[in-house]
Parts: sequence; C-alpha cells; structure tokens
Amino acid sequence: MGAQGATHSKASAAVTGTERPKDASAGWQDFSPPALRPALAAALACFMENGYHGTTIRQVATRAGLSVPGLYHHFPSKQALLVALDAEAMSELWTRSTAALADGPQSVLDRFNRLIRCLTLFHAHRGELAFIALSEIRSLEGSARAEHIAARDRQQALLSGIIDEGVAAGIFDAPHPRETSRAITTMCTGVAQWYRIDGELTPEELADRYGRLCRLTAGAAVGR
Amino acid sequence: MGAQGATHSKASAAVTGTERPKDASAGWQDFSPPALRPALAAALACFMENGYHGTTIRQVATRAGLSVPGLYHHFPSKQALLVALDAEAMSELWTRSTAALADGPQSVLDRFNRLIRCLTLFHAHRGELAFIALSEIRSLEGSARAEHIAARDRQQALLSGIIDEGVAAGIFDAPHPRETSRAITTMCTGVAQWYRIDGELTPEELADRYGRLCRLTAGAAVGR
DNA sequence: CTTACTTTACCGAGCGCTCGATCGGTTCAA
DNA sequence: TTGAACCGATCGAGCGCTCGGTAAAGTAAG
Repeated sequence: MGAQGATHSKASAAVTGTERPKDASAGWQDFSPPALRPALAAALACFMENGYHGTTIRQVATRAGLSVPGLYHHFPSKQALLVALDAEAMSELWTRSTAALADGPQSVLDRFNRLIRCLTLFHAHRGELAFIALSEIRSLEGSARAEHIAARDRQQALLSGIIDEGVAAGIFDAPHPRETSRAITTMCTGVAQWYRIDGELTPEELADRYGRLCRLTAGAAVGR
Repeated sequence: MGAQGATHSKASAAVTGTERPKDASAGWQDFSPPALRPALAAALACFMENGYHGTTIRQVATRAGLSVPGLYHHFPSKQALLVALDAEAMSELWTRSTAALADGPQSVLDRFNRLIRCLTLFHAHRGELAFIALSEIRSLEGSARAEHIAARDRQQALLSGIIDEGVAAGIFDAPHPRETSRAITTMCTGVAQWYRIDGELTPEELADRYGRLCRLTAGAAVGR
C-alpha cells in the first residue's frame, strides 16, 4: 500500500469535456453515459478493430466525420489520442474503485465484495476502454507508459491490500496471496475481452456471479 | 563455455528441419527446446516488443541476421510469419492438452488437474508464443482468423466439457459453469501476460498453486 | 575428376504506395 | 473583427514487397 491520501477529483472532467455529478461516495455503480469526445470515441472504435499501429489517422478522421487536419485541430498527434483514452480508463477505474471502497460497511469482506463488483461492472460497461488501456500499453511512448504502469500498480494494490488483510484476519484461505490476487485481477480484467453488453447477462448479474467466483478463489466462505 | 564431453547442441540444422520426437502420451510436461526457425524466433521477439502492425519487415530481418529479401526467401509475407507463429502455438497447446488428458487416471478431478497443469505450464514456458497468439487475433487476415477461433473454441471445449462433467457428478459446485470455465481459462492464459521464467517461481511451483486456485474457483474440495 | 547444370540461400537497389503530419487557407458564430 | 473549427493539397519518410543478381553447395553424365 502507498500513501496517496488526498488525490481527489482532478482532470477527469477536463478529459471528457463533459460535466458529471461526480458524487464522491455513491455513483460508482452508475454507468449511463460513455461521455467521450467524438474524436476519442472514433479513435477507440478504430483501435478496437485494428489496434493502435493498425489504425490510420485517416480512419479515425473519417469515423469522426472530420478531415485529417480537422482531427488534428482537436488532438496534436495519433499518440495523444491513445494517451487520452488510456488516462480516461485509468482515472475512471481509480475514481470508481476508491468510491466503492469508501461507500458502505468497512469489514474486509464487504470491501472485497464491493471492489470485485466495481471491477466487474467497470470491465463490463467500459470494456472497450479497458481493453485498449490493457492491450496497448506497449504502444504508449515515453513517460506515458511509465505513468500507466504506476497507475496500474496503484490500482492493483487496492485488491492485494484487501487480500492481505483478509488472510491476516483469517477471512481468506490463501497460502500464496500474490498469485491469488493476480489471478482474481486477471479474471476481472478478462471480462473486457469477451463480455458483450447485449449478451445474455446484465453487468449486474455478471458481477454477482463473479463476486461468488472471486470469493471462492480467495478461499472465503462461499455465500450466495 | 562447455569445456568437454557434454553435447549441449546448437542443432540448428535439425531445428530448421522441424523434426521433433513427438511422444504420444507422456512428454506433455517437457518444455526444453524453443525450437522455432530463426526467422520465426526473430518475428516473435519483434511482435512481442511492438506488436504485429508496429513491427517492420526490416526489424525482423535485422534480428534474424538477414537482409529483407533474405527473409522473404523463407517466408512469403509478413502475414505468413504471424500465421506460422499462431499455428505453432495453437497446435502445440492442443497436442499437449490431449496428451495430458490421456496420460493417467481418468476421473474427472484427475483430468481437470492435469489439464490445468498443462495450461499453466504451457503459458509459463511458451508465454511469448501464447501471448502473440492471443493478442494478435485481430491481425490475422482472411481464413487464418476463422481457423484460429475454431482452434481456440476446440481447446476451450476441453475444459468446459470437464467442468460440465464435474458439475453433473457433484465434484464441482458451479451454478454457472459457463462463467466458471471462462474465468478459469482467463486465469491460466493470463499467466502468459506476467510470468517470467527467471522470476521467483518455477513453472512447476506455479502450476501447483494455480491448480489449487482453479479447484477453488470450480467449487471443488480444496486439497493440498 | 572434370564439366555442366540445378538448387539453395541469400543481398543491393529500388518500386509504388501509404503513413503521420503540416501549410495555407475558408467558414461562421459571437 | 476575431478566433475556433474545419478542409484541400501536399510533404518527406518509411512501408511491404520485388527485381535481378551472386556465391556456394549438390548432382550426375562423360
């Protein structure tokens, strides 16, 4: 765990260009508006189809209904599109995760359940954003990659901290907490790779099922 | 290096010739030689660093110690390099998995344990190959993509079939076998994303830990 | 053992094209 | 009158790929 204390609402609204209620404690389960600027939404769709290097700025511009210079009016480079998408993904997940942890009973199992629910809902609702942020790390240039990795480690520490707590308290039976935590993270981020919002399960149903699976994996008493 | 006697062979002629022992039932846990032709090994290294679209033919050629036309003497196109790597990954995993299932006691739990062990060992030892096969699906053109997906579904069916059996037999407690099977697959393939062969754990230690995690996730009696 | 021919393995040079990015504009609401 | 929003035309660099060749090893008839 680290000491990051008072890092509250920052540049997220500036990134999306839209104002959002941003309740600090509640609202981490609300996912109504995608809320990406048109150029970013177009870039996200293109990156999903062909990857960052497989996408041309002409494709992004066409998808955004712009000419190439029109696109460059909003973003200075192709790389900036990727960096903005990545920052949006990481900051939204962090904001929601910390809100979920703060919102409700503070027992280890309660916080574990809410964090798993948050991770699952996020990767179901924001699957494309999460997928690009995860799969295009190596396309991030210069300091952007280091910043992404720092954000990812900080995020990962939320879960592994809770698991360590749970093991110490005897709530979880996990002889190798590192692998347990990594496996659970992988399960949840993996949702972004296959879940479709128009499939059989709602994100909430999925979150319930994954909650149970993750408790099992962590060696907790089952429940539900 | 290698003062005398011991024949730690370079064996590049045999490697290029693509002959392998091919033990039918045992040997699915043996992972000694990477055994890729030089051009393929170079392509794999480049794709790992920059992805398929982010890699140039010139980079692959340089890494293989060849000129560009020299590389094209061995493979007809950049796409053919990717297809060959993908086919190698999928067929090796399939061969090992079916061998693991056939090799030993046939109870549901025994087969489950061996398949998980096989999946974990493969993704630990052949992480780069598995990672490219998983992450560059969308870079496969034409029928190659459909063939990859067919191979992947066939592979996935091995695990989900066993889980269905186990649920029917009361060995596993999994009210939603589809999600359980998908979660376990994700956990095992995820190994390729973070495991380093020179890290703290040997592949065998990792396989033991993941075996326990997967039994927990499937709702089996724990063991070990 | 020579000679003639084939095969394998490669490379220097460069083709046609597309890439990300830019320049010098025009439009239009405030 | 301004400045944000936008575009047609185009740039140099670099892309995947190919052309025409060379050097060496293999093959086999004379």
